Amino acid sequence: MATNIERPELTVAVVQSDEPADGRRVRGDRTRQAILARAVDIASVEGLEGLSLGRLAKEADVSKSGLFAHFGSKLELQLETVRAASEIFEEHVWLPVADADPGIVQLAALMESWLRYFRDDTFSGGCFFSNAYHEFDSRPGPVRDEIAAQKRRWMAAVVYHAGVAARLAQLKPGTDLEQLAFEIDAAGAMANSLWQLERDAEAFGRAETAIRSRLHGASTAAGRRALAAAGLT
Amino acid sequence: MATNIERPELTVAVVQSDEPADGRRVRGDRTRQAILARAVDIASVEGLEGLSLGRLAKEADVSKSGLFAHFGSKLELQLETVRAASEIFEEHVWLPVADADPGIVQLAALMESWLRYFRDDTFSGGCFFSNAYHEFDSRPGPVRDEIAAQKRRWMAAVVYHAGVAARLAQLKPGTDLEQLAFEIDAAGAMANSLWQLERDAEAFGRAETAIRSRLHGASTAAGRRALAAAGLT
DNA sequence: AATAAGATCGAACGGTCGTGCTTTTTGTTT
DNA sequence: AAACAAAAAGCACGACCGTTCGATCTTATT
Repeated sequence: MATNIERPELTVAVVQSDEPADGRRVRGDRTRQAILARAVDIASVEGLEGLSLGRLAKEADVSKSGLFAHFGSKLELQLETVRAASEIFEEHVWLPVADADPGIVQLAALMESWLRYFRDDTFSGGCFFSNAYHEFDSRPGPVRDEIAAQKRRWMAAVVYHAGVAARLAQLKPGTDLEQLAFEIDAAGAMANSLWQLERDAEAFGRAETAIRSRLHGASTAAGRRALAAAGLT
Repeated sequence: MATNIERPELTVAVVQSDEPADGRRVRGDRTRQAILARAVDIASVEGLEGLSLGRLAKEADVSKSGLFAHFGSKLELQLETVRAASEIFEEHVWLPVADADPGIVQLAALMESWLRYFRDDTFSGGCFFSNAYHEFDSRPGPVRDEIAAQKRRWMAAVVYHAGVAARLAQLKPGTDLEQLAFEIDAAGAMANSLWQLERDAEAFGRAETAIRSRLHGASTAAGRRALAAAGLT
């Protein structure tokens, strides 16, 4: 796999201003948003397959058929739910660090933001995507494709920030960016698992330790200075 | 969390010789085993909640009611399925390294065995437990408890082997065993995720690199010598 | 050969599933 | 106020869900 050096794009800003133009078509969109908000939350607990139209309709205070009319099929509802979850993810993980100092500082800030998003229980059933990855990892189809694409986007973004850091000489020459991304991503994901399964808050400390340790190990003096200046240990 | 230094016990050897004594009660047990074998496989794809009695009955070539009689409730079927999966896990991951040189060598061998178990697609839907952790991490109840217990047993075992290595002076004094276990476990779990979602075989290489790197970083000269002597890089 | 116990089955229960079709309500535009 | 399209509701469908029950078949013990 070649190192991805494209700048990752946020979709949230675009999607948020989706079609509210000239005041038309607002009623339907509002209920649709409300439905999807509940859908994401339910699916984070019950899974995308366990998300049922009947229950969703009840919790969103609409009739089952009215709800159904919005999406046309359960598959489409699932896809829309994944997209809605992506927006929430970007809003909570990406946006807070969008203005951080590019390079290793932004990378470290992103990981911290990610851990905070876990700890804050942004979705009531834990990270929507951690669950979805495992639910659909052996269920071919559009939903799986969408989820896999989301994971690729995430990994690519981590690698991108590492790449910026490398270009800024904040990382030792020859650093394997994909390997670095793999390891810090693994630590974060494991923290989420332990937090969700055991409510083990220590897991976040372990993840932070692991991530810092990887970043410091791969950093140049300039990189370490940048981290220190930003207050990131 | 205090460092667990208890020796982990394998249940597989015990359970395998479960009740075949004196030739009684064999017919029911055989079909029961066959049912559970299918159940584990289906659940690894569809999840424990997605595992339905109707489908399982069809695939196991028994009537739905006949199947049901074996377990009395879906909950009980799920619990038995988790236990059956535990046996398979122990058989494929633990047993192959049961005779390895205690300490860091056995620890490294265990991780390799674990990665091999992933790569071999032991269950058709990927690692049963990776899926189950995330499916039940926000569904309180006996199934979740059983699954969480299984995860604790695994982590405790990894820590145990690290503890043996520490006592043998194969690890640097002051090494945080839990932290070490956290990091190498995270790498393995991430490899499984990427393998399952993207069929990315490189992920295993990344996990091996990460694990070796952690073990070497924490090893004493004696530890590194033991690893080298065992051919584990 | 008779009996008892356990294993398996067939049919059915009340519910819920996802999905259509038809009707009513709602909001906007004339 | 009337007309109109969009949005939501009502209702029904076939399929499958987990579960129950009584009958049948298999096996081991008398």
